Amino acid sequence: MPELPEVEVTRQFINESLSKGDKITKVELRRKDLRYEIPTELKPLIKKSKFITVERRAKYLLWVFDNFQIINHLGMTGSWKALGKNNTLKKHDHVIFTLKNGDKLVYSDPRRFGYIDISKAPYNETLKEHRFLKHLGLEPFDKKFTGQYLKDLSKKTNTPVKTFIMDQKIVVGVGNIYACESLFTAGISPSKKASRVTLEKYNVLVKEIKKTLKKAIKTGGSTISDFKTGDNQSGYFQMHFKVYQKTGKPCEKCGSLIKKIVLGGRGTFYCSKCQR
DNA sequence: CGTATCTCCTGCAAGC
DNA sequence: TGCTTGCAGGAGATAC
Repeated sequence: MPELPEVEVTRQFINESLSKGDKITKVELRRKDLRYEIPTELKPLIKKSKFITVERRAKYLLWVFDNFQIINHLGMTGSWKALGKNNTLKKHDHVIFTLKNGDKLVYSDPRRFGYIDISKAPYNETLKEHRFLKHLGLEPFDKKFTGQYLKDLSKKTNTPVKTFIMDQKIVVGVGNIYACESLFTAGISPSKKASRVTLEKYNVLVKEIKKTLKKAIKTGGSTISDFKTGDNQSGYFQMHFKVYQKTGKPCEKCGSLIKKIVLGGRGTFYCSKCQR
């Protein structure tokens, strides 16, 4: 389940595989849709464009070419991997980019919750105007993402703090895993009303979100189900999970058992003693 | 308007 | 052993 760290690791991998000015010599679509239809213009646009770089906004990969961009969300199970010349394609390999040296970059997505869209607007305009990007909140590493920012926005809402920090209109990139983990290290109960969390606690939470995400990026992301970094290395942040999917296991701080509840339809893991 | 629920999809694990 | 069932969840769409 790609959250910000997994998307960031993927971004770095793609940028290591492609250089500025490169052409993608061949595009193969093995199906015409993922979550949405893949624009038919994708192929001709790639053919006549040069790759510049891949950026990340929230959980989106933005493939920047000299005259358009690809907006690419990995959904739940999407991933990009390198395919050597002799490897065969697998069942859920849907999109294949062939590079000039013959290597292939393959988009694989068993559940097809991911999507690929294109934008021909200038890059900055795409960020501001594209229907998937325009409503996005602050990047967690933005200097403006502070405890005060969360405190101010939380005054208007009735939702639990966990649902609040997973709301992409507030802060982006924090999905279920990193919300659970950050709330644990910040010592905040996931079900506490966002409006009742103090400024002091929000200051701690912001620090913990940044720390958790940074650590996860460093360790290659979390390998749950089949997320792998592009060169087929498993991330190993899952080794560092303190509460996520630890139901019934002892809390590493206090020894009481980790509980699971459902918030906003999502499995939520926490220590009822350490998180208040 | 905010908030909750439904929905897409497949693989896997649990339970009978 | 082999079936059914339920769960995993990002986030847009829909309903209230």
